[in-house]
Amino acid sequence: MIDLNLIREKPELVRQALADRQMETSSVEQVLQLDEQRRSLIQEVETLKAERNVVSKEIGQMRDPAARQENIDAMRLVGDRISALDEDLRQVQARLDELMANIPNLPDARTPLGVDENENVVIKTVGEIPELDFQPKPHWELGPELGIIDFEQGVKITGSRFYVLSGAGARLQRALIAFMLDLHTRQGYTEKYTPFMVKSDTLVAAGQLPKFYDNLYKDHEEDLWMVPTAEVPLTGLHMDDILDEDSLPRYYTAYTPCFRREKMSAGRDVRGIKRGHQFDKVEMYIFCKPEDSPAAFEKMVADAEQTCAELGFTYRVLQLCTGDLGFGSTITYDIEVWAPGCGEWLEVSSISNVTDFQARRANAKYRPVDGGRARLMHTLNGSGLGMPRTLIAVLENYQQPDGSVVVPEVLQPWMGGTGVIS
RNA sequence: GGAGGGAUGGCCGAGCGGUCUAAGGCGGCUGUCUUGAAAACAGCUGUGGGGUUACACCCACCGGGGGUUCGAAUCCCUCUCCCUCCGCCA
Repeated sequence: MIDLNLIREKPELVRQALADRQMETSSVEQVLQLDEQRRSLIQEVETLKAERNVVSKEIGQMRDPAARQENIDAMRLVGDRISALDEDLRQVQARLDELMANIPNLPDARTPLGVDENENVVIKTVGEIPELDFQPKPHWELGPELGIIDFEQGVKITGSRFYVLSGAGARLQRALIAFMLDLHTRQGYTEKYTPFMVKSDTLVAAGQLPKFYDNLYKDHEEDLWMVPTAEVPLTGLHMDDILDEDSLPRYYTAYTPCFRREKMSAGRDVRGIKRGHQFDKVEMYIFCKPEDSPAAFEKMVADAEQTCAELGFTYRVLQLCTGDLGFGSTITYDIEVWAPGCGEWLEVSSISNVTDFQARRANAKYRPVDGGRARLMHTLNGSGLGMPRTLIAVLENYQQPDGSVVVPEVLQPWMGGTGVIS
């Protein structure tokens, strides 16, 4: 959520941001109108409440029964009026909240203008697209041939787009998770193990509800939702907190599965493990002071890049344009790794500075050392990295002409001597 | 799942229809005193909203939500969480 005062004071700025994101701008006018209505209602109802408070206090001390009754009758009418106004106010507030919940964050000045993902900008490419002297196989061939990915069993027990990892395949994914958590720990992040289910308040705080209701899995009887990303529980860690300034920044990393109920288009990404309703991810997350978030963003990008580099991947860094930018983000870099088997760049990470957008919703603040008012923190999130695609990249990049896979050096400590999958 | 007990300001803890404008204590901040510190004494102390150039001032908040009442921390309903015991269980 953005600051309502910003819309009040600089509506043209917000209108421009919406236009840059290829969105309707009419909500700005509606917000302004509702806000005015809201404030006029507040003034009216609070004047009445002040009156009732004063008179009620007097009633308590009155001795004359007639005068007392007269005041009670008068206040009963005032009370009825207050109830009616409170109800009006509730409705106006609800409409305002809904509008505000659907206004995205303002893009950073460095985010390039663009209509859609075709106008994202490649910042840099690291490594070369390898020239192989044999025909590389896609992972959906490699995996079953090596007996480490079983698509039939996934479909059998759960359904379309689910798979089972087996033996060295399962172990390889576990190795990747452990490697990433250990690397991020060295980079200064504190590892967190969080619940994989959260209550709706947490999803609201993280900005997933109400907007992404359709993409979430939910318990039918209780207020428990499967996390769509570790970003959700990590944001929730400090909702309604006021942290000490000198305890910032806080760097967190967490492994969680991610559950997403998105509608998959039938013909797209159907092969392999690239896209599914369940996937694993190691996430990085930072809470920091507003003035520190640009530097924190650079750090997080560098940390994700290092993860790719240590795995020996050829990767490129893209900057998302305004038309492709996520709802809460001001600036986002995606990292894509080259997968020679399927012959495409795979998005394995997305790093965003959401400034105070999530913090405002989550009510996540810090107390300055000078003891002044609590201020909203800034938050940043980034994948480090997304699992199935990283697994794809390992299999496809490290495959040998004979169909075996040589596991990268950095992962071997977790592979139990299995340096080669064959 | 069953029975009982709880939830009050940064923390402890009183209050159980009307000066609650939430006692008292601890902690914190400021000041007086002091060469300095401690002690003592005095004052201050949260969040959100409205309002103001800025103040003043006003409203709301005693776990969440709803209700009764002229008036609710206090009474009623409901939910959540914590504690004790029983049952079940990896």
